[in-house]
Amino acid sequence: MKPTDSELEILQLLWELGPSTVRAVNERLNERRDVGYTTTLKLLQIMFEKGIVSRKEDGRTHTYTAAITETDTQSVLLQEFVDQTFRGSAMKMVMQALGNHDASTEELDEIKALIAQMEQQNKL
Amino acid sequence: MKPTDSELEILQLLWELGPSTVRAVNERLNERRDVGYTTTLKLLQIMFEKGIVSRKEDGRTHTYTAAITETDTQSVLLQEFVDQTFRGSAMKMVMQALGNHDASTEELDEIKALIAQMEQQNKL
DNA sequence: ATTTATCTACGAAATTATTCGTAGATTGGA
DNA sequence: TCCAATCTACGAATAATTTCGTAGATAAAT
Repeated sequence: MKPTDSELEILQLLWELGPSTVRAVNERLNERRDVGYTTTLKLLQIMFEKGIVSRKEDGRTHTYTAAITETDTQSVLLQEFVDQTFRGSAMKMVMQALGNHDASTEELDEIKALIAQMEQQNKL
Repeated sequence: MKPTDSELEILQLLWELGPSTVRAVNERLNERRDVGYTTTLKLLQIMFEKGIVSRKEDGRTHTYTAAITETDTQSVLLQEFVDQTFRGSAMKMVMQALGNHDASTEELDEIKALIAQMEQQNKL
């Protein structure tokens, strides 16, 4: 259910690229660091066994697709991260994230809109 | 510099309890799951070697203290987490965290205050 | 004073995650 | 056709982390 670091790195690429061959994934990985082809292959096979990705055969090659959504995964990882690192306080994390980050006016407006919406909900 | 999961779990206790003996830490860990005494001891020794904790001798026992602050650690881990999981977008993470979380009116006010403060800064 | 409990140090087993080599099959040229 | 390139499968080496057993020292208890 929870991808490892390497698995997450591959998922990011699959979410970005859409259905991809091992080669395509491996090439993208190699833009950042050296990774052997069979390493990427093995990872994708393991992820397939775990149900994290699906695959279909195109002739002799396989095309892999993420089987879990980016948002769902982020949600799971976020919950765990907040628990581990901020003792469960999402608020503390949000405050710190905002504090560390130079947000633009547009971004701040976006958050304000979300907050206004949540306040609406609180009233009900 | 970046603590492992087990190390972070222990750091959380040290931040909460302040300077503690191996036994004290181990007892707290065992409230959640079974951990052998020497396991906790070994972890603290490793953390000491890494400089993550300091220690002083009280007779034959050692008292351990976190050598890095909670906020600094959260900051480092947060940055990495955002990169790994949200492709570097702190804003996306904040939005998702707020969306998942049932924030109270007080909490929302707190964020609004922080945002107002940041908007002030943006003007300069 | 002798046994029992508790402490540190240390090495190494166990677990988990990552990496890659090799083999065998299949495709695509030369 | 035959050689080279490319693909999957698989086992196992490597690395990183976690766990614990054992030994030796010291303190506490009987």
